[in-house]
Amino acid sequence: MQQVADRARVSIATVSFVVNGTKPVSDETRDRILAAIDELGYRRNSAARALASRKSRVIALIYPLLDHRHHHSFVDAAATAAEERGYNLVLWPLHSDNVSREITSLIQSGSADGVILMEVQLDDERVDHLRRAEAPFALIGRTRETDGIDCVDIDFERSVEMAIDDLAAVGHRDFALIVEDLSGTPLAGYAPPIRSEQAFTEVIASRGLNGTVFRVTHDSEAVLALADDLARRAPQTTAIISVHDEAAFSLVMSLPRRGVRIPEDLSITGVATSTAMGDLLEPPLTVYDAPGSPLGRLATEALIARLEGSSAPPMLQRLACTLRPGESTGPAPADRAPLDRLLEQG
Amino acid sequence: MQQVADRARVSIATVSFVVNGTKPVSDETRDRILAAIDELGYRRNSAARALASRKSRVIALIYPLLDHRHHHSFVDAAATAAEERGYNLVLWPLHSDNVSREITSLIQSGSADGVILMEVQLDDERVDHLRRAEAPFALIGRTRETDGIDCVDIDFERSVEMAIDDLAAVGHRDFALIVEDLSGTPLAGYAPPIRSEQAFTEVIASRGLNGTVFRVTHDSEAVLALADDLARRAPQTTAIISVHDEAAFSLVMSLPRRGVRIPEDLSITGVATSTAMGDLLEPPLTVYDAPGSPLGRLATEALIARLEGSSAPPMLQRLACTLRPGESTGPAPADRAPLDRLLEQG
DNA sequence: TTGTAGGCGTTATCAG
DNA sequence: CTGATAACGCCTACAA
Repeated sequence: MQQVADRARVSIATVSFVVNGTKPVSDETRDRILAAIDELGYRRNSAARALASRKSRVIALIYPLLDHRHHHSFVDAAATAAEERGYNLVLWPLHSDNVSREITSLIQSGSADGVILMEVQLDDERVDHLRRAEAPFALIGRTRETDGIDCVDIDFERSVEMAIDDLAAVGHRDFALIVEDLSGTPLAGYAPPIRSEQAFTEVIASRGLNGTVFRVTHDSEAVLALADDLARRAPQTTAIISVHDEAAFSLVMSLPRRGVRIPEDLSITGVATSTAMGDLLEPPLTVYDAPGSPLGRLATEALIARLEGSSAPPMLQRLACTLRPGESTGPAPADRAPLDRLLEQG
Repeated sequence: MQQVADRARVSIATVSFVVNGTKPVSDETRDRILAAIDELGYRRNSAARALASRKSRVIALIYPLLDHRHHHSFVDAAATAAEERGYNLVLWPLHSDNVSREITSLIQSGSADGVILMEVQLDDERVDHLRRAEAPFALIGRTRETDGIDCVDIDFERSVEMAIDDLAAVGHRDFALIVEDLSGTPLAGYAPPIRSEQAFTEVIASRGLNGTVFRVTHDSEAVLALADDLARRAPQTTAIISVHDEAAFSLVMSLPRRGVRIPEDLSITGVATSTAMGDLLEPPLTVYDAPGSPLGRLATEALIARLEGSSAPPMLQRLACTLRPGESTGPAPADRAPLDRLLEQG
């Protein structure tokens, strides 16, 4: 930096001013400095910068991701958004034993200025620790209470509502919702299945429709057993809304082989699903896609704004999923209990 | 740190020695210092540390990941391995316009001590830039020439060989290989399809078997057309080896509906595939799983060793995929041209 | 608009 | 084994 200053015949401070845009500098000196920087290939040292400014310009994304489904779009968008604003995103593996210690030291050591948390549970101890450590943070997802916290979340309520209304509009009246059963797993308080279920129940009631909820674990056995469950517990169902990737997938694949045509006999919509494989199904799955990268970007931008002193009121942004039409949905069938066929087969 | 020193009645230097294990310190002073650290809740400041030691203890993982398939296991393992050794992993979005500049500044600014590169292409400009910038780096994957570079890679040769031999052992003699056609994409020189194809050709020849290669693009149209292609160009095929997730998936799903039973008429094996959905297929897909997290971990550890002064010869580790048996493979059928049926239909 | 100079919190060298 | 102390490279009042 001194070399740059010498070459441009200014002081080291002035170099700093133009490099950071901290203070106004006359055009001609700026040009001289920029030229010198260029000729010397100078890059400011980030450790020194961090030390002097007390800012690491690093955002930590808490790891591990227990649920690996569509999270790389969050991560991706977060990293990009951070980079655009001169920040770096570091992956911060957090082992469950001493969450509190690790979070405290993350902030106190100055390794990161702020934290992004995803896979937030309704009651999440990590949030408490972050608060206590006075660490700036933003959530992708949200806790039960969000007072004073910046959050972005999928609007499950709206997404489920749209899915239901779309199907109701073409005559369906008997719905089933499939959500993941996370009880007993580390993700037990994970909000998506819970909020989806609530939304489903409410919308069904308010529309005067019929609905049954199925909670299905992640393992393939449970998923494969689902079709029979449906037939037993809700054979009149003509429209299925699935917030469970594997389940939607498995149903579209297996039901036609067992005589239940999709969508002639039964309609299926995925909600907040990873869409990747849906196109290869026959028929292609109708899906409400999760707004993964907007969520990652918004959370990052909100956090950075906060880091840079914004005193705006806490953000609570909720983004609905967007429809990607497939061919797994259609008008309600005349046959009012298509799933009965599964039972007849035995 | 000064406070810790005062409280333990030692100099600041001694505190540094115990915190870093840099120099021997008598047990009793060490204990006093540790106690003081604990009582004061002291954490060493990472920026100051980085500045004084000229080491950021940061590893940059180059972004973007163009191919999002099974990379989170790499990333995951890399982040964890780094953390275990006191390093942080930052995601470094790299835009294609000025790769050289960005890599240079990444290193020269001291934001990272080393770099991990994945999705390496046979001739990869990023590698050249890293070399020129004298940045320590390690590859997941490898370039055509790997002189002096630490690499870990999937052993495609061995994996394909195993897949072929397993099937040959149960009577198959007519093989097809399905790889992704990446020409015209940013991943054009991506090694996996290329190496797989080479390996396939060689093994087929050396075993005196018959084999046909199919290069299929990523889009669902191409994938859906594949079955007919197979029937046209290689109707005698009884065993398919697919290094193309969607293709394997699609075939297992669609062929049975068109009268080609799996595995009675035709066997299918996925190689280096993401296994997630394979279990939900009917039949479940037989797969050689990519060793994602060992690769991420090994690369990270090799890089860190290098950063810490190891002068071991460059590592070139190759890990074969491991078999996860499914039910999509079986003995060769008596019918020697099962795919003919597709043509008869169409 | 530009310059001066005192930190920022550690590490590392060199004595003792 | 322990203590002083000079960097490390930059930021930022404060002065000019």
